Amino acid sequence: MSEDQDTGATALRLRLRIVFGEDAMLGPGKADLLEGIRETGSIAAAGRRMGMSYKRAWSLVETMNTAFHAPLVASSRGGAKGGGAALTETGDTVLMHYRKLQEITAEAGAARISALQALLGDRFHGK
Amino acid sequence: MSEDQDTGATALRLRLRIVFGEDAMLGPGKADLLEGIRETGSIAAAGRRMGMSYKRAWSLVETMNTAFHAPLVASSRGGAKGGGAALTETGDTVLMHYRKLQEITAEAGAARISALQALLGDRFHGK
DNA sequence: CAGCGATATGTTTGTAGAAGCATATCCAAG
DNA sequence: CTTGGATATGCTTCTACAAACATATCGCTG
Repeated sequence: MSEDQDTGATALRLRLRIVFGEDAMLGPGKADLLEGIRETGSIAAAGRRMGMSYKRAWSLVETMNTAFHAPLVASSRGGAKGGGAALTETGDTVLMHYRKLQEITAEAGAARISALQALLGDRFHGK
Repeated sequence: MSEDQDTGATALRLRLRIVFGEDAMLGPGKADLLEGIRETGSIAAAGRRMGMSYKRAWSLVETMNTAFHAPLVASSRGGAKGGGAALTETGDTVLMHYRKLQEITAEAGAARISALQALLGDRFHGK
């Protein structure tokens, strides 16, 4: 109910993950989390929205913050509304690049993707 | 020896996974396995080479074989050398498309990737 | 200055999936 | 008709990782 992205043409999604180092990487999960933080202004709220615990959301944020040369998320405790979080300029830039990368690769690989789709079993066409 | 993609400029790898359906997908692992089977002529040997149990290798193959409308790997038991496995034409095609997709996306996204790399922490540059 | 709401972390509990072990099956060759 | 090497598959044991639970801290506000 909450995920009908079927554009009518492509049932295959291309999920890309940028790997830098042994266990450091940026994938769809972290990207969505960043976006959630930007929209909700809170790590907790963004996490809830994605159905993950605050702890997990926070640990992802921490990983990202230390992986880049500057934090992607700036957070504050206390205050009027208890606290909050927002994307830094770096965070905004990183997210933007990731989204653009998605667009670009999806477009550049469209031909190959539909070629692969033609080889898929029937249950992946009508689905 | 068989995979020096380091062009001297990009330390970031782009790992792409094609998702079709709830839990069906094709990523780097399965692609490498296919390639291993093609080169060794054996599921077991290909698995060993990647440091995975035969069981795991076989289950990945089974998943792929059922996901597409035709098997990607043809296997035979018994015989002179005990048995063996080889890529079908479909398997060959799928692998080829995946590899090409890697090339294409890497090329198309090169600019974004290096932009992201510039934002990474120091320990990911010298690595 | 007490209370609220969110960040920040440690500790424990649960569980899905991998790893490991064990076997059965197949067929050409010798 | 036994042996050998590889496929095929069930069952049990581990374990890494997520989830859940529990606090501590912070600082504006009323």
